[in-house]
Amino acid sequence: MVQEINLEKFEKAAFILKTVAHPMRLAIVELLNANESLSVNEICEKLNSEQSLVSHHLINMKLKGILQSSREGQFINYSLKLKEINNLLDCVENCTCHF
Amino acid sequence: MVQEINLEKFEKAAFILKTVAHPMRLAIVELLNANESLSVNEICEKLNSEQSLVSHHLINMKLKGILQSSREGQFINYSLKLKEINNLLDCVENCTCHF
DNA sequence: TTTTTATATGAAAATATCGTCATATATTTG
DNA sequence: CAAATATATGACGATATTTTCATATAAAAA
Repeated sequence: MVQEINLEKFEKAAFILKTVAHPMRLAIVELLNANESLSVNEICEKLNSEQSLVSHHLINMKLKGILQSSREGQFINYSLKLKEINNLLDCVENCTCHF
Repeated sequence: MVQEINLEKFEKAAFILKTVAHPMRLAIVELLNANESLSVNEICEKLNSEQSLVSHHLINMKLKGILQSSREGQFINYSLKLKEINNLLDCVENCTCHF
């Protein structure tokens, strides 16, 4: 009799991981870890990337509960909402250095 | 003068995360964390999934350095190669419980 | 109020991932 | 050797993700 595993248990975790598992999105998380809050353009400049692409990623992560945003005049400032996501980065770094 | 961030730095991390960011692959990692080593069929049974699909995922993770395998007669036993990957699971769990 | 700046949005193309199926290979057993 | 069991493989369709481009919206400045 085999002890079965319920895949559903892992769907939420995979969801979070998938959201973050992208170079630009990881970079954004790291930026927002170091900076408390940044406007879209500041992020674009630091990442040296197109505004539209950055926006898509920001909105994606916001939608999924990882970031939050607030308007300040013409600017929209993004910040980390799910702070725990940082531990994740450390873990990954820990993993990757064994490659 | 903006301090730029190099996306390449994050490609390796995203690579690892992407590999693991899937319900079945997460489940496999957890199984192999609890079990030291399992044959393909054992994994299939525990996950209640098709052999072919499980094999694809196993080989994928092996290719990317997360798992390793060794033949023992007719069986092929898979085990965790990148043990640090477990911390990742804990981190994610920590993240997901804030949802 | 026109122009400029900052950001979002939506469609479409390019690309990648996932699951399935049929089949191949390797090992063991009869 | 033939059959059975365990695993891998490759192609294909379905689906999802990523990027780009053109454009919309909203606030600020001229």
